[in-house]
Amino acid sequence: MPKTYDFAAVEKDLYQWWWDQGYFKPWNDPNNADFDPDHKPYVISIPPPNVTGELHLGHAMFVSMEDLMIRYHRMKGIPTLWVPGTDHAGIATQMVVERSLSQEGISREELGRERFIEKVWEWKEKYHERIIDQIRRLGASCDWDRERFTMDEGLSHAVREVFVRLYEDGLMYRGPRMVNWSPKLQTAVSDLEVEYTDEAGMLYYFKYMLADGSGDFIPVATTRPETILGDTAVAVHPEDDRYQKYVGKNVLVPILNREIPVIADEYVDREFGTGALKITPAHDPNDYQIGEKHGLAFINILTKNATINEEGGEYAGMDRFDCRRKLWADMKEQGLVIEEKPYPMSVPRSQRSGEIIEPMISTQWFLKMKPLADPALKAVRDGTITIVPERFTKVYNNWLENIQDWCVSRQLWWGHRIPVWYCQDCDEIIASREDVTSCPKCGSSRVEQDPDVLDTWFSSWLWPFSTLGWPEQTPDLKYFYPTTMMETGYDILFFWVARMIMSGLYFTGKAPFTEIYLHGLVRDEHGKKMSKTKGNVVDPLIVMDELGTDALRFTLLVGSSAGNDINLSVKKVEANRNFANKLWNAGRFIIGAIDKVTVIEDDDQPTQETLADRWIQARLRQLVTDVNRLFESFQYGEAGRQIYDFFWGEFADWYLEIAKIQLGKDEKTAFHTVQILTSVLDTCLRLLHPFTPFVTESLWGRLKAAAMEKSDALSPEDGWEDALIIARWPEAEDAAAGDESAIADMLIVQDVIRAIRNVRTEKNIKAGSKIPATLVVSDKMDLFQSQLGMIASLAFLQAEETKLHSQIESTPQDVLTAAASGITIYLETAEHVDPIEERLRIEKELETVQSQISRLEKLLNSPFAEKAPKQVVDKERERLEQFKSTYANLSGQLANLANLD
RNA sequence: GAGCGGUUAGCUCAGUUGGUUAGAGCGUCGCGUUGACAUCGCGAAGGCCGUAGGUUCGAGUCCUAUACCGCUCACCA
Repeated sequence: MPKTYDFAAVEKDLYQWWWDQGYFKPWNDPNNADFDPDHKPYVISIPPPNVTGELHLGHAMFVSMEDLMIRYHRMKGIPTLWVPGTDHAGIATQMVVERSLSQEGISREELGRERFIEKVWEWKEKYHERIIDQIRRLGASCDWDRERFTMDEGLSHAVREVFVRLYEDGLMYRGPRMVNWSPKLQTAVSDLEVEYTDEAGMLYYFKYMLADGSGDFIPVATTRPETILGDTAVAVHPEDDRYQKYVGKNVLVPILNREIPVIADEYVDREFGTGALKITPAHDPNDYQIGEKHGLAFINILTKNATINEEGGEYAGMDRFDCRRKLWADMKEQGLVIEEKPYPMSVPRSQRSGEIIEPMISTQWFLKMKPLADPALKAVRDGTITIVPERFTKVYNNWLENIQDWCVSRQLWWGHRIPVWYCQDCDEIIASREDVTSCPKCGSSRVEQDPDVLDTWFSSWLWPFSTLGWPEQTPDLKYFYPTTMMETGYDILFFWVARMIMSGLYFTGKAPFTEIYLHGLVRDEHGKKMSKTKGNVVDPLIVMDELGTDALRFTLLVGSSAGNDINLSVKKVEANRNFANKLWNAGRFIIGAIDKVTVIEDDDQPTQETLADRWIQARLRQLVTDVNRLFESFQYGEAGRQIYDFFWGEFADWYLEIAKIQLGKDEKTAFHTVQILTSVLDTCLRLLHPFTPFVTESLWGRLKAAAMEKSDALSPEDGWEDALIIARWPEAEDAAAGDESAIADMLIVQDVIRAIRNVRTEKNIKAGSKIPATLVVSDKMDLFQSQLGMIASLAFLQAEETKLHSQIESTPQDVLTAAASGITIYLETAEHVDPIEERLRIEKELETVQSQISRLEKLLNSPFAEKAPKQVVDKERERLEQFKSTYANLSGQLANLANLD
């Protein structure tokens, strides 16, 4: 075995081996002859990554998390399925391909729709394999035979089915509405795809001149002067004394001199700005509503790329922002400008391209959401679906309660083409599952399919069931649906999770999953969002190359808790690489011990377990119980930390060191020690496998081989399974089986050993020099008699020269004194002990002991003694006794030193 | 404007049935290397757990208020 864990040498082969052995596939498969429908499966659908994307830490996070969940349930013996796949990501993918083409000087328009889509498919083929390989590198135990892509034939079929059904049910409608328009991408986007950023803007105050030539004007303010061109009214509050007299009159649109009415509406806030509001129904969502209410004209002033159209008169053809400046300058010239003030505003920007979104009226397909949202609200409210952490339930409810209709059409080429045909002769609109070649109403063959495609999320919202074959009632769908767990980032709770619930309930009548676990965002080591411009991006591929997959996984899993962001630094990953190495070396030691030990078959004498044996096994049982409890409450990070702490801090630091002593004793003790080493390591590897699958599988295989070669007596209760990935998960045993006294005794012993080491370090006594000691152990004589050898070895004492006393009358001369857990320790050094120095040390020690005594006496004299549970009070009483006896011994020693003077 | 989260050691964070001496990793300081591991070991220093109240025998943990930081949603021109 190599001296350090060589992850690069094992990861790839192990992954392939797992797959070849079929471990990633559910052992109970509805497509197989021996299928048993009575086993309830555990199912996760992967959040499909963008097919042309590159692996980032967000992917690493969810893959680690979901793989942990899957491996855990698989080890519990549950038929487990993790369905992988990728998303076509309409806008993102189209942008990437367009950018690449533009480098060759080709635009998508030049190429034409057909050719362009071919190009995108070429990209898809090329990059799909890359992202999938990267996900495999993380150890993802997905069933790759069931991999899906949102534009697969089957999933496309599902999309059409859904669209048509919604159309038939009257939920899908088409019409001109106010949408968020992206002038750069030249498509509508949904509300969720708009991000508002706080930016410094200007508030422009100007005059709306009365049309009657009176010279009166209404002062109005706007942040977007160019929209003046589309104004069709000025609104004032009906009770505003300043402007009441103008209501019903007309005013003149600056420069254009179009007459528009002054209207009264309670929507206007008299306190804000000038108290008068210009109304641009075609370019502002609020104005849109007012426009509808008052029957105002809707004047669209923008083209698709946000230049001013012919409605803008002399400004036609100008860019929206150029127009803003020019128009304002012209107004200034005409004396219509009052003032301009800096004004902080939140600017809507495209999530994808970053440019400013224009609210515009456009004919699009919309989905009525209210009827879908209500059942989705109910499903969470009645507990059919639970969200972890629970607080996101509120966020979920809030969004669904205020849901807006979903604009699902996109003016793109890459995606699912809208399955609607328009008859050019009779204007019939045909939504169809099959391609339409002639109008069913008039028989005309002049039918044209809607040129637009559907929002990407319109396919991914079907993911949990479309990937299992829906709308066909496939065996997979029947058995694996509804799925179990939806694990993803909280940032797509609305985008994806809520929509999946809505579609699942509507189309299958069942919630698509019963549990939602939301993880946080991965940030840099100081909590800053990672971005290329900041240069703080950590590339998971490089991290895996340098430190190993397990180290990265363990860092992400242990560093995170549900719903909270995680700050990741390479230092943390390094620390966990070290942990993997620690595992490896502990394993190496144990395997070596197995090889060397002499097998002692069952004889009649029952094995006498040492304190350490009992202690480590009791602690392991506690650990298993805790880990199970934590797993069941989704506290994976805490579970991982506890295993880490146990393995390193107790098993490796203490038991392994003690085992070295026990291995040197009689053959029977040695063999039993090897049995315990083997079994504790085996259990730890099982517990850790969901976190760090590679190092644990690799090590476990070697452990198993060594143990099997040596003796059946080293096997786990149910024997060695074929692989760790499918090995039995350690279930919590009866709590009554705990050996509490072994744990308590071991604590005392450890405390004493630490106290001795402490003094030795303080006095710079080299580890090599073994020294005699005297221990005053009060009622712990049996314990210390039995553990003296171990203590001497770990604290570098001369065992044969070390004396134990229950009480002591005359303290030894020329010694160093220490105390721990009520035990007083006298160390005899080779050198002369300076009594002055020693007195100071003891006085200091006495001081802390005295403060503890005071604290405990006060506590035990308080209502605590009556009101707290007996067990808790007794524990404190015992402590007080310990401190008291320590105090007595130390002050005796102090008096002794004083006598020397 | 509404909602949510955070505030614990120099840094990054654990601490989920409240139990009386608050933990880890990294960093710092000291000592240590003939076989599990220097990707290591043994020790040390370092915190009035944001602030103010409350509940309780007991609060980092529960409640109320408040400050600061962050996030989400909705947005008044």
